[in-house]
Amino acid sequence: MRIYRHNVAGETVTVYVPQDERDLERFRDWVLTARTRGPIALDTETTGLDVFGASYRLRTVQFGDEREAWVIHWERGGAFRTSALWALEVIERFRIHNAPFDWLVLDRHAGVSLESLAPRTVDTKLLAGLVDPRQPQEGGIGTGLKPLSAYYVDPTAPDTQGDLTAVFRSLGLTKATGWAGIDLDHPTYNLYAGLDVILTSRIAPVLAAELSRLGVRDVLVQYEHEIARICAVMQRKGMILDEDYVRTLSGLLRQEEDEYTKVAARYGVENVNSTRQIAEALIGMGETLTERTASGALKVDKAVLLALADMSMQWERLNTRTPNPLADAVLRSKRAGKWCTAYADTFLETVDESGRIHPFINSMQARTGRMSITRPALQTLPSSDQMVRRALLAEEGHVMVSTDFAAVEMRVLAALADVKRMKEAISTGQDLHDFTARLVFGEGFTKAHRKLCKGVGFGKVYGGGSATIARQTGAPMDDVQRAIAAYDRVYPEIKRASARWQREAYQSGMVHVSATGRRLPLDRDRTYAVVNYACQSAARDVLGQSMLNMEEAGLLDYMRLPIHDEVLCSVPANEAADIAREIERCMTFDLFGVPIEAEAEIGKRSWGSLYGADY
DNA sequence: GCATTCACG
DNA sequence: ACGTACGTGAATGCT
Repeated sequence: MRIYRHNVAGETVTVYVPQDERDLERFRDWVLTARTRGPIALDTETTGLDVFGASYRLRTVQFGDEREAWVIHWERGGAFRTSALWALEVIERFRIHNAPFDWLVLDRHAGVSLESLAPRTVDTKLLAGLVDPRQPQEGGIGTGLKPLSAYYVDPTAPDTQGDLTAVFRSLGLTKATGWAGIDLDHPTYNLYAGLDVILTSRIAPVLAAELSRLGVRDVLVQYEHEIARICAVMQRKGMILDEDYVRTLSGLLRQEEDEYTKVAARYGVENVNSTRQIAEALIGMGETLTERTASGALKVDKAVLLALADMSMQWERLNTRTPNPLADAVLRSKRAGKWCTAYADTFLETVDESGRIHPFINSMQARTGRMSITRPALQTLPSSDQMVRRALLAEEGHVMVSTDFAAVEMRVLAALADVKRMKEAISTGQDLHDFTARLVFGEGFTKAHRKLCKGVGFGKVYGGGSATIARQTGAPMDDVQRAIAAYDRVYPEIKRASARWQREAYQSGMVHVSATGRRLPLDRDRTYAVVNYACQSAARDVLGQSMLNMEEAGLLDYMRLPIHDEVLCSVPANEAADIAREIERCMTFDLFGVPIEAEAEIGKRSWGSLYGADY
C-alpha cells in the first residue's frame, strides 16, 4: 500500500493507493463500512476530455469520504478493475463533482451504465450552481472544485488540476499530454486524485446545508439531476457526422479564405483578423471610420464592413455606394476562416471512430440556468445558411425534427408579470405583435408598426432602452419613444413587475428567486436585467420540463440537442408525423394561465435540410 | 490575460 | 429621475 497524507482544514487526511490483492481487500473492507455511514465520493482520472476518442483510457477510479480516499489503479487491470467494479455496484449513494463527465467515462470505459450511476448520484457542481450560478469573473464563488474547496473547506486547498499541469511540465509533458503520460505511480498524481474525492465529500454537506438555509427546494435539486442525466444520455448518443461532406466543406472554405486573404493583402492587410491593420488600410483608401469600441479603438466589425461593402446585414447588395473591395474581401475571408476552423475542422477533430460527434452538454451553465453545448458549439452553428448544419445527420432511416417554442420569452414574460392584455391576446391565439401594433397604432397599423412593436417587446425582455431599440429596428428615435410609451400604457404590469423584482432583490442580497425557486444573482449596477433573467430562466425551465416530459413519453432515444427554445430530434422517417405531434405535446403547457406552445418542423436526413438543404 | 469579433437563442 | 439590450462559446491579436 502506498499511503499519502495531507492537511485539509486542520485535519490530516489519508490517501491509500492499493498495490496488491491484500491492499485491495482492505479497500473492500473500507467500502463495506464507509457505505453504511453515508454517500461516498467518486471521481476518475483519465487521459483527457476526449471520452469517445479511440485512444482514450480510464486510468484510476477514486472513492472517498471526508477523511480518506482510495485511488484504484484501473489501468492495472485484473483485481484492480474487479474491486473498482464491485465498489461501483455495492455503493448506494455517490457524490460526484461534475457527474456527467464521470458517468460517461465509467459508462464507456468501465461498462457501468450511466443509467445505473445517475440515480445514485448527487452532483456537487449542480448543488453549487443552485447556490450561486456565477463564475468567479462575474463576482461569484465559481462552480469548479478548486474555488468551492477554497471557499467552503480550506483556503489553502491545492489546485489539484492546475498544480498537476506544473508537474506535467517538470516531467517534459504538456497540459495535453500529461494526463495520458504521467506515471500511474507518481506521488502528486495519486495524492491529488485522492484529495479530489475528499474535497468533494466535504463540499457536499456544506452545499446541501446552504441550499436548505436559502430555502431552495429539494424538487428543484432533483429536477436538475434528472435533466443532467438526460443531457448525458444525449451526449453519449451523439450525432452522425457526414465526414465526406465535411472534408469537402473544409477544403472549399479554406480555399475561399485564401482567395479573399490574397485580395486583402493587395490592399495592405496582411492579417484579416487584425482590426488595427484593417482600420489603417481603410483610412488609407479614403474611408472614414466613426464608430469606436469600448476601449477607444476604431471599430471595424461586421456591421461597419458590410456598410462599406454596400451590403445589408443579410449580405444583399444595397446600391447606395461603390462597394469597398477591401471591406468585402475581409468579410468573406473572415467568415470562411471562422466557419472552417470553428465548425468544419472541429467536427473532424472531435468525431469518434464510428463517425459520431458527442458534444458536451452542460445542463446548467449560464447564470440563468441555461444550457450550453461545447466541443463543438452546436448551439451556435450558422443558421443563415444550411452549409454547416448540412454536416450533421439523423440516424439511418431517420429524419431531423426541430420543435421550437412559439415566442416563449414573451409568453413567459406575460405569465410571470401577469400582463393582462398580453395574456388575453396569447390565449385567444392572436399574433402578439399584431395585437400590440393594433392597440398602439390603431386598426390601420403598418408592417413597420408591427416591426417596431416586436422590437419594443424584445427591448422589454432584454431590458433595453429606446436608443438600442432604435438601433436594432432601424426606426426613428421619436417613433421608438412613442411606441415605448404606448407599450407601457397597454402593458403597465411589466414596469411594475420589474420595479417589484428589483426592490425585492435589494432586500434579499441582490438575488431574484425565479418561479421555479432558482436563485438569480443580480449585478448591482444593472438590476434592470432582472426582467431578462426571470424570462430567460423560466424559459429554460420550461425547456427542461419538456425534456422530462419527452423522456416520460418514451422519446429520449430520439432526442439529440437542446437549443434554448428548441429540441432537435432524430426520428424514424415513417413515423415522423406522429412523433412530431408527440414532441409538440410534451412541449405544451399552461404557465400561470398562459399557453406555452411548440411547433415541430420535419426535415430530411441532414440538419441543414431544416435550413434549405435538399438532403 | 484582456480585447475584439462573430456565431447562436 | 433617468436609462441601461440578456445569455453563451470560440478564435485570434496584442501586450
